[in-house]
Amino acid sequence: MPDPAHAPARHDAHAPEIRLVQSSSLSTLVQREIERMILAGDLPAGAKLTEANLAEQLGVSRGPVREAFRALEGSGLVRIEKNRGVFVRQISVGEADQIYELRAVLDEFVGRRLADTATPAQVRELRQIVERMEKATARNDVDAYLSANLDFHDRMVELTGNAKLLIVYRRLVNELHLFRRTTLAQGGALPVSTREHREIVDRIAAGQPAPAGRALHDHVMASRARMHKTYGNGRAAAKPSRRAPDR
Amino acid sequence: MPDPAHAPARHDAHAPEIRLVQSSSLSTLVQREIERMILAGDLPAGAKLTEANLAEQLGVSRGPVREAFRALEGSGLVRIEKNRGVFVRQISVGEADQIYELRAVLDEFVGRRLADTATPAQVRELRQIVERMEKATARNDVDAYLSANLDFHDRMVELTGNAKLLIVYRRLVNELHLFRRTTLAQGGALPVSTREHREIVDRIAAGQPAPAGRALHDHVMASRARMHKTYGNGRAAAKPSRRAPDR
DNA sequence: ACATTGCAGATTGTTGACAATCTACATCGC
DNA sequence: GCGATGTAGATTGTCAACAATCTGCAATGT
Repeated sequence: MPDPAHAPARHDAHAPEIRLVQSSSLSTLVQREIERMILAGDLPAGAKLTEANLAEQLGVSRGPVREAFRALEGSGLVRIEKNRGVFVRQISVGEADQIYELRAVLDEFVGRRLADTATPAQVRELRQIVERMEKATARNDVDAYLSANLDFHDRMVELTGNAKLLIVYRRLVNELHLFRRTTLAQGGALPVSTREHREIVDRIAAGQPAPAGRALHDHVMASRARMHKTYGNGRAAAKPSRRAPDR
Repeated sequence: MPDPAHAPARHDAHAPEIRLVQSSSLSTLVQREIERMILAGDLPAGAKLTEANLAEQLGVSRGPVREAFRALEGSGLVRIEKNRGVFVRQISVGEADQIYELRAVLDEFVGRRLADTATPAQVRELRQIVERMEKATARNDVDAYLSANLDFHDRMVELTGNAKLLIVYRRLVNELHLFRRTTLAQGGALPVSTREHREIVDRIAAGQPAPAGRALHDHVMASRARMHKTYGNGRAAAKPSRRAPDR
């Protein structure tokens, strides 16, 4: 057994690199990079991803790129058509509607749970994020606002302690990103949305599960309504579930 | 445009094959086959999947198998360790607990929604599945019961018309399959569970959203409780969310 | 006897080449 | 001029070979 007193600092210093090399195959790296490009908007929705191009651009062979494509298809970011290529997925209004519906259900649970379990320190942390939102709103800095908004919801889900929920939630949020660049930016809805966030934290801090859940549910549904107001015919798309699906 | 009167029958007869060849690359086929083997229990949880073995066994090269692995990792059925191999995932009690919690939330939504939207024909269909369960219970045919149980819940989610919810739900159910062969089989809980199913359908048929949702929620939580009773220390695993997760 | 080191076999990661398929354009016939 | 047909280029699907890494066992030294 090596003496830990001899060179512990070096060991600890290099541990992250070791972990990095151990965990990341080229496929994983490529996957993350493409994911970043898609979510950042570098690769617009519907764009075609050509294996050879990406491979050359990233300095790897086609194999890892293909594997990354398979993984990305699983997370819903790309669509693969055999012998035709892979494309950045396009989310229709109807699909976005379904995702919002799902998010509302999950977020309601998050609110109820946090109202029961959140510690004062956690509430304080959430309030700080809301303050970031308020400052961004005052400056009319949409990017900063969106970033804080993402952090707020992601952090809340994280605080529930349900790792599986976090995975599912993030996937949904990612897919929602594919919907034409954030419906929120339009319409000056920032002040309204910010107020909703503050109320959510208040309910959680007060330890009121049902109101906290309701506030979060309604908050998501308000985003959904904004989307329907901005695009498309609200009614038809808002209730696609009325049609009985076949087996 | 070709005249559809000339050879429509042949065209229609071969259309499925054409679709099959068009949609399915080897990767997809391999993926589905491995998924089937895992869910059927041919590949036990924790088993190591060797690329070369599977490739030879399925008569393909290693490439498609590797791609299938990436996709399967995304759906949570396998775990990939770099330079070590891929393994059928093992679900811990804690993880199963989180999945049950999530399922309860989703199923509650399903119940509420169906109580609002289900047509008489759909209710009839659900009742038929419940009858299958009752017959299986009478014969003490566990396999038939589990199959009907799966159909029941899957069909209900399908009837909500939310395709995204269906995808998420199926993924969760699949992962739950990885948990040591179905906790339900033990303990003679079949009659209890069957009664719960009948009540769920009754609430839906009566158009009572809140009770229907509650019945489904409690039904899932009862399964979760059975799991905790069968395995492990109920308390510690039942409330993993009390511990504040770090960022 | 025990731990450490080195080696051989097996397995995974990556690459480049070949075959099959698709897309777009040019050519041909009407 | 317009549509159909054929062909060339590009792109994807699959495969087999090479390099890197890991695992288990044997040899070695203390």
